Amino acid sequence: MSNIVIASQSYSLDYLDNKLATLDTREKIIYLGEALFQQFGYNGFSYKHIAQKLGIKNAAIHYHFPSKEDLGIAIIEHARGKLQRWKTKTDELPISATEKLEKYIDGMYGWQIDKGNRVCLMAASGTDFFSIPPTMQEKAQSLGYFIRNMYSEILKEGRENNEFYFEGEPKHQALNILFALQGSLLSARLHGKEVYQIAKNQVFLNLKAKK
Amino acid sequence: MSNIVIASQSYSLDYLDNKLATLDTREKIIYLGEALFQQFGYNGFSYKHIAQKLGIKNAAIHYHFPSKEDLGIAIIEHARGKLQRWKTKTDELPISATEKLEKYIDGMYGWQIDKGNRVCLMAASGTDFFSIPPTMQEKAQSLGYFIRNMYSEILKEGRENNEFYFEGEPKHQALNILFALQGSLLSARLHGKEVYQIAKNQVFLNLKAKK
DNA sequence: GTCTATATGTTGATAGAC
DNA sequence: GTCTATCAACATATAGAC
Repeated sequence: MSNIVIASQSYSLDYLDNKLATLDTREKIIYLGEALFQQFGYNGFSYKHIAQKLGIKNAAIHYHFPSKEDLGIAIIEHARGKLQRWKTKTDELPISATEKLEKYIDGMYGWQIDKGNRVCLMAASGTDFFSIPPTMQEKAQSLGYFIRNMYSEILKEGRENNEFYFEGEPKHQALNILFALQGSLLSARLHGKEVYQIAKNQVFLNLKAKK
Repeated sequence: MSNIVIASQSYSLDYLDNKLATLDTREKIIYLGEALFQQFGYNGFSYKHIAQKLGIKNAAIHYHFPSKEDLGIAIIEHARGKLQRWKTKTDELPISATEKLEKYIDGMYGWQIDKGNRVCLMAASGTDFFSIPPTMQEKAQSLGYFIRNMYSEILKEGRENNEFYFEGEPKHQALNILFALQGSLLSARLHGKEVYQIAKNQVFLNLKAKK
């Protein structure tokens, strides 16, 4: 499947091909749409890009998703479902809070770095918040609250365990950590992938007891 | 000057009017362009929006900035110049590292929150990185390095003074802090302005000695 | 479910008059 | 320096044939 061109620059999305091959058209559109949303923003990709990559026509996409808003909602809902299922599975593992936090971070942020410098959907939605329809805004807010709770819980658990040391409320430290990771994905585009590792490392350093 | 409409929603940019009134056309375009870039992203605003707000025609903007790329570069260069002058002035003040860090943060991030939930230019450039021309990418990278150094220095100074306590290198902690603040501006759109205050507060808590 | 064809609006951009 | 007029390219979207 061919490269796509955005802002006069050509991008290979070959890393998606293996997964795409296993999906039906509707799922393909969501999966690819999610990648494009995270890489180029909601205003940065079009039905034409999806059509080219999938080797179908514009109209076929409109059959599955009459408007771009429908697709946008489907993308966020799909991401949320995936995250929820993944969280449930991860929470069943018999591991420490520290290990679980690292799993959360690697699974939600580290992966994005490896694949084409994506930004997480919550950050992408924040960036484009004023350019997306209100229905999408609500879905994004709700996804955001889910993620915030996820990190609040693990920080609370870890502090009660004496694994983590930090001042302030767990839900506030959770925001601090989430924001740092989101910001690192943005900056990884300007300054390279290392900044993600630095940010992640610093998150854990800041959770350690100080001498 | 009238509202502008983006994604079927109407936004008042009245808060810019006082400042705009003091500028000539070329400066007006840059100043308004900067605001639009930070609020709607590079793909999210057009010459039409600028023309409407300023009460001039599309072609007048092209006279000053033949291509959107020219405007984009001017916006980032202007922001950089403003930041550099502001930093020089701020650094002359006889204040502690803690106070200076707070001045940096309020001046660079707090202000954006009050005005229309803007995102800082570095974050906006990160988000749109793959949709902006290479010339703009370079300007954005350079601005990013300037900001990173700015925060590295103050953290280094503060730790040597025994005002700040943190693990790891100052330049790494600087990234962590910058990312947290940038991320908070994104999330402030989804979840309200309070998250900025929370993030800022948590930054200072994490710099305190732990009992 | 996918196609061709087409409608309608917007975008960045230019030519030439004033 | 700003205007009118106009452009080609692209966007989202629909009608109707296969």
